[in-house]
Formats: sequence, structure tokens, C-alpha cells
Amino acid sequence: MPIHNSDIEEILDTVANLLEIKGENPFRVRAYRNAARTIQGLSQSVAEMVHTGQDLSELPGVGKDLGDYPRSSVETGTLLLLKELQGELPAGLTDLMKVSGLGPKRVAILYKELGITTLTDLAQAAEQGRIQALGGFGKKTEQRILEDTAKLQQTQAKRISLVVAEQVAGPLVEYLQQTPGAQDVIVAGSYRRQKETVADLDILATCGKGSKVMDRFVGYEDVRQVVSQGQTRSTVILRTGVQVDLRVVPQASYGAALMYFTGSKEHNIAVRKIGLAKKLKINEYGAFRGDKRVAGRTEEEMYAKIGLPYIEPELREDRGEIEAARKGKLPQLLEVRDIRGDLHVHTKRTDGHDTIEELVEAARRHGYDYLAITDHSKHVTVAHGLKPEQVHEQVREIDKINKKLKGFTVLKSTEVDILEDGSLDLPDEVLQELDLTVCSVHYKFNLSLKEQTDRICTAMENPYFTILAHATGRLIGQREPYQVDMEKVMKAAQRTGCILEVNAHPDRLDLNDVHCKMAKDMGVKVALSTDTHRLGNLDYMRFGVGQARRGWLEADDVINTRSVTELKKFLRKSRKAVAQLVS
DNA sequence: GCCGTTTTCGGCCCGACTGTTTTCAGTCG
Repeated sequence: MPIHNSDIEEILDTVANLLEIKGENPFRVRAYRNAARTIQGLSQSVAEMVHTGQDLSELPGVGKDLGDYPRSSVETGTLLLLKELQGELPAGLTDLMKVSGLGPKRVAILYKELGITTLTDLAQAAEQGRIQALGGFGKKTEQRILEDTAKLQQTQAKRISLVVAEQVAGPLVEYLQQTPGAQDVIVAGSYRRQKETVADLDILATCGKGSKVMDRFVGYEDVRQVVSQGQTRSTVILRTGVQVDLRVVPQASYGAALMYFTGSKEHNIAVRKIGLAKKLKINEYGAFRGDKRVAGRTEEEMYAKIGLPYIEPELREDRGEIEAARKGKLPQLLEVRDIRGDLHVHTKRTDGHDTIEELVEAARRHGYDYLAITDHSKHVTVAHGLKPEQVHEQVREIDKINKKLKGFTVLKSTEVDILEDGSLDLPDEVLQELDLTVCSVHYKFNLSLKEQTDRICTAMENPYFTILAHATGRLIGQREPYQVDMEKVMKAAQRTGCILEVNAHPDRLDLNDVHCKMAKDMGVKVALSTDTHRLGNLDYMRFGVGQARRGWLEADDVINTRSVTELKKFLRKSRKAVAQLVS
């Protein structure tokens, strides 16, 4: 059973947590966390690196000692140090740290004094009033533990999708903007970085003296609970369960605060370190030389002070963006307006809700030049997948529509199923009539890693295979990705010239950011598509663009930034290449 | 445990808020 980067990440994080509870040197703890994060953001699999004999200690934050850990994890599936730590401390202790207000110190006290090792123990002790008697704990802490353990036991800390985050943030920002004296109000945090899901909303506001923006915030009609309230920072929980932090700073600190509040934490730490080297103290109020503020009004100004160009929020993960900025090698990130057409759209013939004409009209409103109609193939019976003769029929319909259209092209396509044996669900004679195909896995999600990977890679050998749709099949928060070796899939794509889709549906975002970066690093082209089933879904493109930006993609990495002529040329060329490769 | 535009040793980001305290530790972002 091969070990994934996420497994190694988890091992390192658990080690960090246990070391912290043990009271180890905090910097040693941080070293483990940093290494875990480096591996999480890696576009290559560590297992693969180990097999090819690459030196892991060259990864940032991974030195001589830690460099050997992933190696032994890959070889043994676990880590000796972790086993030793688990021998000393019960594994459940790391769960206790999820309770708000409980960090390593308090967890250690709870364990030593009361022998608490699980959330159940904790809840019980709180009910019996045994916690408030401990030094450093009090009634309020005990009450919070009681509430929080109950919540944790029901719902595993829920993250919300970007589209839900938008729906919650929009009205709240508007409400805050209406406060007299309020100036800029902006959602920062992981939302601004377009992380695929967000745990809470971080809102930044600037306002004139005496503005009541903070009072107005905690008085918002949707607030269920005020967690903390201060002059410059407050936290509330909305009725939807979403936590929102508001931070208020003077206008002169807007850029510094936006930078600080956008994160990521790791990016901020790296920025502050560079500041220190230049004898600058950087905080949310500005960049300071001694007591004198030398920057803070804009983010550009802040970056300039430490000698860097502006870094886009989506890149701020401390995954090499600072190094790239230093060298002047930051990517010119893809933008929504670069997209010329959508390549994955369903009509009412299968499980969509609209006609081709309606979709074309909507696409034109988006400023697109083309649209690929990709109804399901016959295997997807629940969606009334099209049989060969029905595909023919649709092709003729599209030809007719195209004749009437000026300055817009409907591309003939299908979302064809990849069958279990790696063949496609429609015969070549049908596929060759189409401009492109979007190929995907819709059943047999539970194949082994090797079987699923082989299934997809085999399909890619078909000369009519154009785009692999939603490569891992995951539904965020609902369905785990199926087992598939993305590195192998990318290699197959590299070899055959197949394209990988970034499915922009906010529940899919598949490829994810790390896979986007992997594609870029391997020179595999991607397509950004919405998988539209209703007209409104066309708007989802922005979420796909967000992930693409997080994966460092530029317009040239994305095929549907091309004009329809260039796109068709590109598709013909790659089809020929595969045919030659296979013959 | 990592790392070097002060350093191969001695640092390691910084501030707000809470609760339990009588001046601050712990937690959080």
C-alpha cells in the first residue's frame, strides 16, 4: 500500500502535537509542523521522490533529520518517533486540542491531573465540575469545554465551500459598509486566498474615529453568539454556524492589516522574517523602523519595503512564492477574463435543464466565443445518457445552430464515460465526429489504486480522448476522491497530450490547487470548465480560476484561453499525436 | 529541528483577547 503525502503530513502533525503536549522545545515542534506543511503543498509524491533517490532534505523546512523521516515513513508506513511518543502519551490527546481554548499546556494539565485522554472523558469531567477546580482553569473555561465537546462530538469541525462563504459574506459586508464612518470593508483570510473551503470568515474594516462599526458588527441580526469582543477585534458565530472575525484598523494601516489578515500565517511569518533582516518590524499596523511607520497604507507598499513585488493572495501559502518574487519569477496568473469559452456543459437532453440555444445566449452574455456541449453518454442511464444515434442527432442540431450563429461557435462534444476496462462508452466512429471529448469516471469508484489508475491511463491511449474531467471524483465534504495515482495520470497525459480539467463547480474543484501546480510543473495543459447543469452554473468559472491561480497557472497553461481557431488547431494536433503514439 | 544579506551558534513573527489573575499565561489567528 503506497503512502501518500497526506499520510506523511498527518504523521508529522501528530508528532508535533504530541511533542507540544509533552512540553518539548516549541521551535522543534514548529519544525515538524513546517515540514508537514511543505509536504502538503508538494506537487510531487514523496514516495516517488524516495524511490527515485531524491534528497528530501533539499525541501524547504526539511533538514537532515526530518529528511529521513518521510523516507522511513514511506518504507515502513509509520515513524519510530511517533510510535515512541504514542507509547508515552495516549493518541486521543491530540483530539482534545480541537476544543477551543485548549492548547497543549492545558491538555497536558488535564491529562496529568485528571487522567483525561478523550473527548468523552473531557465532557464527563466538565459535567462533574472537576475542571474548574484545576489551577489556571475556571468556571467559564469549564462551561466552554462543555459546549464545545458536545459540538465536536456531533459535527466534525465543518468547513464551508467558497460559494456558501460568498453567500454569507456578501450581505454582511454590505451591512458593515453602511455604518457611518466605515471606509474599506473587505473579506480577507483564506477566502481571499480562494482556498477550496474556508473554516471562518475574516473581515477587515477601516473607519474614521468614533465609528460604531464594531458595535454594529456584534449587533448583526444573524449573530447567534459573540465569542469575543474588543476595540479592534471581535469574533461572532452566525446562525448558520459560520464563525466571523472582524478586525478594525485605521486607514493608514489598511495595507498592512490586509496583508496580515489575508495570511497565510506561514506567508506572513516568512514576510516578517525578511523584514527583520532589513531591520523592519512588520505587524498589522505597518512596517516600522524603530517607532517610525515607513509603510502600511497599501499591500504594494508593504511588499516594496521588503524589496519584493506584489504577490497575489492566491499564492501566499509559503510554497515558493517568496523565492519566486525575489527572483522576479512570479507567474502572471490566469484571470476570469482570459477564459474564452466553457468546455463542459449539459443540456436538457440529459441531466441539464436548458437548451443549446439558451446556453449559447448565456455564454455570449459571459463574453465567451465558444461553448462545448457535453451531454452524458449511454452508460449514465440515470442521466439519460445519449446512445450513438442520439449523439448523431445532436451533432446535426449543432451544425444547424452554428450556421445561424455569427461570432460564436458551438463545439460538438460529449461527456463520455470511461468504462471499467479503460474503454470509452461510445465507439470511435461516433467520437471522430466530435470536436473534442470530455472523459470521466462515473461508477466503480471503489477500484484499487492500481486498477483505477490503469483504467484512466488506458483510456487516455484512445486518440479521441481529449480532456479528463474531474480527475479524482471527489465531492467536497460529501465524497472522498477515489483511489488514483495522480502522478501516473499526469505522466500519461504528458505522453499522450491529453488535457486535464479543472472542474470549477464549488463542490468539486477537481483538479485541486496542488494538482494544478503538478500539471504546470509537468507541462500538462488544463481546461477550466463549469460542468454546467443550469444556466447559473456558468458563473462558477471564477471558483475554478481561483484554484488555477492557487496552482500558479497562467493563461497559456489553459487551453480555453485560446481563440476557437487556435483551440481547434491545438486539438487536431494532439489527436494526431496520440494516433501516432498508439500505432 | 531548521537555518544563514548579522550568525555554522543562537536565534526562531507579532499582537489581541480571555480568563484567571493581582501582573500574566495561554490561546488564537
